[in-house]
Amino acid sequence: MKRLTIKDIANHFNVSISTVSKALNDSYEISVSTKEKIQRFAKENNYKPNFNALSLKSRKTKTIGIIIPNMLNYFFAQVFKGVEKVANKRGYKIISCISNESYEKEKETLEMLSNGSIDGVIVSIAEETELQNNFSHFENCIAAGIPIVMFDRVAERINCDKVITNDFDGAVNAVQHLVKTGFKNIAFISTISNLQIGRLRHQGYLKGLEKENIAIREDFIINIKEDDYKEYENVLTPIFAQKDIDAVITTDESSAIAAMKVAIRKGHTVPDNFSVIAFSNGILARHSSPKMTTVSQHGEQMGATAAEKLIDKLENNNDTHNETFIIKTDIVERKSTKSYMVVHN
Amino acid sequence: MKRLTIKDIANHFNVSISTVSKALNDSYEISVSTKEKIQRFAKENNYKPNFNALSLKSRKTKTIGIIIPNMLNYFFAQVFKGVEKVANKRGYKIISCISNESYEKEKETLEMLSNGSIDGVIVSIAEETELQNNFSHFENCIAAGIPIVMFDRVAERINCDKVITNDFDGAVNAVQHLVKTGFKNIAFISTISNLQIGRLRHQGYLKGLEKENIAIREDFIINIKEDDYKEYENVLTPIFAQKDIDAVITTDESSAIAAMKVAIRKGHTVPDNFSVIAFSNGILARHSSPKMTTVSQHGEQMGATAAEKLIDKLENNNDTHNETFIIKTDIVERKSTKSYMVVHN
DNA sequence: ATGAAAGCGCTAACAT
DNA sequence: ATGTTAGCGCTTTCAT
Repeated sequence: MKRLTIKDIANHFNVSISTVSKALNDSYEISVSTKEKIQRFAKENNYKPNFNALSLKSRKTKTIGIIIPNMLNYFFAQVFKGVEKVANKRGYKIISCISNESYEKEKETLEMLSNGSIDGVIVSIAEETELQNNFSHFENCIAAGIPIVMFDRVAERINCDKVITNDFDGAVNAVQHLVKTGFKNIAFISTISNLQIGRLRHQGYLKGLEKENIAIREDFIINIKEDDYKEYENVLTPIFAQKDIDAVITTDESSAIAAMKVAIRKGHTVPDNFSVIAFSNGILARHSSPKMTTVSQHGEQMGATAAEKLIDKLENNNDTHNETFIIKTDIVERKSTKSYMVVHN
Repeated sequence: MKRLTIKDIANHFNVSISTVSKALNDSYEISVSTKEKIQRFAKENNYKPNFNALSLKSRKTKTIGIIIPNMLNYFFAQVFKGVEKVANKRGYKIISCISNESYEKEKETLEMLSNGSIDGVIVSIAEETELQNNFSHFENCIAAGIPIVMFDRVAERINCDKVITNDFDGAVNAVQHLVKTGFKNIAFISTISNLQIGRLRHQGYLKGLEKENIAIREDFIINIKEDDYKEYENVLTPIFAQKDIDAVITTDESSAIAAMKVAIRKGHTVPDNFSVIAFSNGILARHSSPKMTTVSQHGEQMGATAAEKLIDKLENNNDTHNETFIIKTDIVERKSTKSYMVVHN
């Protein structure tokens, strides 16, 4: 039951532990014959150097932390996948934590991890933290020598690497796509108006309208609380009944589905006289009827980039330079919008 | 930048490191006054005992591993959430790995983790592993003193704690629900016929028919390869065209959605003359039109149970008894089936 | 080519 | 009440 150690191996061959250590590390100091027999024995007996002893000595754990606001969100799951892939490739383990959008949990997690458990951390800021605008726990972490890479939901004023989406441009493009396919009464439905990324998408929406010379209608900007997602349809129904909306851009999938249902129930045909584009690249988009056109965020690539950048920094101590990487969104055309092709015909 | 250690504190107060250690652990051996000043100093300077030193000494890491076949699967994400919640509550960290359904990856992960990184591991077996029927890596792990808890996809012959769903009964109930609401030509669509849980659901389906005195029709049993999920509709269309199927039970959400679409396209009205029940509790079920009735698996509860059981075992070394916990499924009635109520009226 | 010894940060048995 | 020491498993410098 007790795990094999170099001490055991040393005893077995009547050599010193340092000989064993060197032999296992293939040192030139050790004769080929002893290296061979020791390595073979180690292999046969499934020797594995103790992780904690190694980490204690080297002050490196080869593990990174990741703090995610909500694991049931497909986007975050994708990011996680990207991080895992890169971390695995480069020999790192991942300790993962869910903040549940809570400031306290996020803070406690960071403190728990900054005791030598991890070398660095990847984080997307909890909603509560963003609202409270209190980022000192991140500053402490960085000051303690644990590098941070933030993704998607980042804190402007924290000096660290960041991986973000071009939310603003994504919204501009979405508006222009809709206008080019014949829609002008475009509503903007946001479930994240309290988050920075929500504000950016909102601004992009406004900019898109401006570019297309469409007057802004304040009553076309619809903010919904995120947690009454079961209520989206109920919220939207009266609004759609009263207004001559013929297209929507939403900040998430659920509200896009709700909007589509309500529009269809009202008698619209999607995409012929009602179009919808949703931010996100989740599964819902691929399963709705009709399938949904999205502003896709490339979550996996964001995760991979964050991990690459973090590990680069961990393995290159003199790298003190911080960058912000912008992962471009793409409009993935499905069936909830008309395509340019059709229009050009 | 360098982290504060008890040695530093000892130097600062001109006492020995053991005094500091005892003071920080509130030992009765140390005078109240020195305890106070040392504890205050530690707190003010944000002292944190080094994780690796602690683990090396105690041979406990207070971290558990979790190996999941696919993080983009909502069910597994739910399980993860349950594990995280319990682990966090009981002071454990989680190292999470994705096997991507690969035997090699699963095996390597297990080996990587069994070097003292973790105290125990929670795992749902990769598809490839189940097909190869090769579980020696789990046996090695257990033999090395690292307890395993398996969930959902478990290996019968491995002697460890298990947390499973009553797949068989779930399918029986689904059949009976359909029959009671007036459907007799019930097809069974499986995307996981190669997995044990798939076989159990299949058998439950057969048993349900038997109980209801409905003849089995082999051509109503439809097995689809999981990875051509984009093709589900294409696969199903000709089948539905030829046969007088009026209800389906599916092993997953995606194929249920496809079945519903194909049925509707064929002219059926769901649920009036065509019903569907899907295994799973994902987001798709809540967003489809009509919303889908499911055999819900309670992923979060499964994760929580697995974590509780594993940690119980870790903290109670003489607990050598292994159990299998069955988490019951529930039929969650939504709009793709008629309800008993309607029938009884 | 091999070994002795120190040290990573901590705990705990054993002095004093 | 405080200190000394050994040891957790390993690497590495410095003998030999």
